Amino acid sequence: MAHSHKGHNHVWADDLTRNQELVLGTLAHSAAPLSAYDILDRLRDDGLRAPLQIYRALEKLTERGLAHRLESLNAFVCCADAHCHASGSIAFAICEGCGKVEEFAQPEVESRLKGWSEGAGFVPNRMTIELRGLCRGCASSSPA
Amino acid sequence: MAHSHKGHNHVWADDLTRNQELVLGTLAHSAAPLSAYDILDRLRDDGLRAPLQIYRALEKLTERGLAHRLESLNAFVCCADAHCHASGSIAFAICEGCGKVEEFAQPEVESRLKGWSEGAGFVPNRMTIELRGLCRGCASSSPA
DNA sequence: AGCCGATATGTTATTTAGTTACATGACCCT
DNA sequence: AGGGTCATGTAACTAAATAACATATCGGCT
Repeated sequence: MAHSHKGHNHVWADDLTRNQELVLGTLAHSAAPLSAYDILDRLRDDGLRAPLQIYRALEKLTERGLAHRLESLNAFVCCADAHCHASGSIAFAICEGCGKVEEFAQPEVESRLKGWSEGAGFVPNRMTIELRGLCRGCASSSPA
Repeated sequence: MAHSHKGHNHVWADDLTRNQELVLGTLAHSAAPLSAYDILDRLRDDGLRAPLQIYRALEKLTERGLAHRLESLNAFVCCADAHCHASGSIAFAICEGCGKVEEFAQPEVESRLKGWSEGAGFVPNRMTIELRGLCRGCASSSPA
């Protein structure tokens, strides 16, 4: 019965396993990032019981760029931009008020960092760029 | 007997508490980043017993820019550059081979990200920039 | 000196995050 | 049928971070 998701209608890659699809679906329906345990809690009714099941799915999903890990939050988001697999690195703006995350590409930033790397003899294979702060809405409502 | 470090000879700020000084000293003597628990292990002989003691010291140290947290590693480093408190944000290049971390400023990158923020109405208060990869030495020895 | 508020400490227990180890099942290929 | 590979399931565990509560210490004030 495995791989029984043949009949589904999602836009994502079509060769996800059941667990991967469940995890990605959960992320997709959430406005804010979710920790692995958050995800697990929401998938108990679907038969998932152990953290490892979530982590394994997340590993595959992030490898493929369908989900991203927010390092400063120990949490995950669904990739917002279908094209982000093509573009290189991505930056995130994380609102500490409402929890929402915006994903944006900054090619200039990326090339600057690559430039520094070349000069330093550093061979990068992953870059993390995360801004913490307040989104427009939260900044205007809590002036501080 | 508290604050008995008056007679010490460190260059750091001179108003650190005993625990803060112990933690910062531990970080300063380590070539690679240390997790809070790593630090704790190295300070048992000095009487520290609980994680919270370490986390509390780290909080103050990072607030003051004397130490930095590496989000993608859940670990901490001593600030390498005495001037980094003056400059704004800092970027890190983390070698996945030997574990060493290089700290570097990239004003251009910072201003680009600030530029994006303005356009998006996002008010940043912290930025995390971390590269993972191989340093010059490790890249040349493990060609892969 | 004595009091007081703010800050630093110490200790225990608990929550949250992530991994190791091992057994099972499905799929594909020959 | 046999064997390789990959996804799954489960339990036990290590690692990271915080909550709650009690005690001390410092700085200033009168």
